[in-house]
Amino acid sequence: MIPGVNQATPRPDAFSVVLRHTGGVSGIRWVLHVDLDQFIAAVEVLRRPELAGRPIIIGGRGDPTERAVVSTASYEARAFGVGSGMPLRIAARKVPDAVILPVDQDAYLAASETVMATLRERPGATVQVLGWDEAFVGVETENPEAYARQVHDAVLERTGLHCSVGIGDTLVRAKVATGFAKPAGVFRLTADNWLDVMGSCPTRDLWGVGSKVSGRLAKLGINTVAELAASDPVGLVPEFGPKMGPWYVELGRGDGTSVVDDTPWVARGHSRETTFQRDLTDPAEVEAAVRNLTAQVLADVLAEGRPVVGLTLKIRYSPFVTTTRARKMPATSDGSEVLARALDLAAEIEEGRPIRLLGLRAEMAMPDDSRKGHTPIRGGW
DNA sequence: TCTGGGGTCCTAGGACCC
DNA sequence: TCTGGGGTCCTAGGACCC
Repeated sequence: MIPGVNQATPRPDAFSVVLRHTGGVSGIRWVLHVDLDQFIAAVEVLRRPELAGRPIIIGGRGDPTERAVVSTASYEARAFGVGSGMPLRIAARKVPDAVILPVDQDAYLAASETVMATLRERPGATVQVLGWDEAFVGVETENPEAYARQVHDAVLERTGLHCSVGIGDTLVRAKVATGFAKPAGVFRLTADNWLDVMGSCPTRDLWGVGSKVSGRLAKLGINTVAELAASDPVGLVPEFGPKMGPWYVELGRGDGTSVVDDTPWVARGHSRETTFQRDLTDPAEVEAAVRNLTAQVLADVLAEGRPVVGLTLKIRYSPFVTTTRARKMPATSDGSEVLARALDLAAEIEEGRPIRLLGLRAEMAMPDDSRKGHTPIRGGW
């Protein structure tokens, strides 16, 4: 979806190196997290200035009668309770006079590339891109707030877009700090004020803790960030496993790596997913859809010049349930087996059960599974 | 007849992020 | 109210091997 951009999610392996840069002669090493404000909506306003100040909702093909969800809403629309992930139909009902626009990935990618180029031009900056609209910037400076404001001003001058900047002594603290910086501001979170600021917040506010994990933590009597930070890492192993248990305690403390890694991102795999405007129940329709998706994702994978080593079919039923079917491919596969295997998997779908959405994922072999900063694919995939 | 321990690989499923 | 499409990584459990 976003070529060359790491769709990052915090995970133990990515953060397991605990390093604290203690600084050189010219200053202390800081992590800045730069996050564009209402990025997609702001890009749309740039090319249609007359929309400024109006409630804007971007999602799907811009048609609120179709099955689709909100990608981004402007602050004016958010005031009505509209947010990302909400069905477009519902969002349109909440804001009757909203401007509803289709997603234009090419435009957002182009804006994103200009933003990232601007960040890389900042003196001394190491840039780790996290998505279309955010990046970590590592820098050595005595005045991180001044540097952050220079970043904001440079991005604004070059692109017309505002950003917020979180400052931290770890990646996690910088990322969380940005939430307090919005809009268009700067906020610093370090080991010194982390618990003062975050201690009483629910664990759900942490980057990497969602509704499921916060619920399981609550069952263990852990409701706040301070309680998580004070927990025994080993004590969470029975509930969350040997990696995730200790990792959640580290998150609660805001600890982890301070190293901003600008290693170019290499995709582990590719997938295609599509939403049907009406439920499919006919096996022939399912087969046609599988053939279609397979052709698309295969083209993506083979364009990388690497072999297909795995195939996953995601099936979403109505009411909303997701199941997966997976097959390993020979390491030498050039993709010729993919369609046959995808159809095998599709045949396992219970006939007559309505299918709401359908996705295909193809995994690729890694050229070098010891690449710096990245985790080898598990289980030989 | 009853019964190891350790390791890897694979599948299925889950959780989270942008 | 009814849920996108692109990603990453972890875990449990069974199969299999020595």
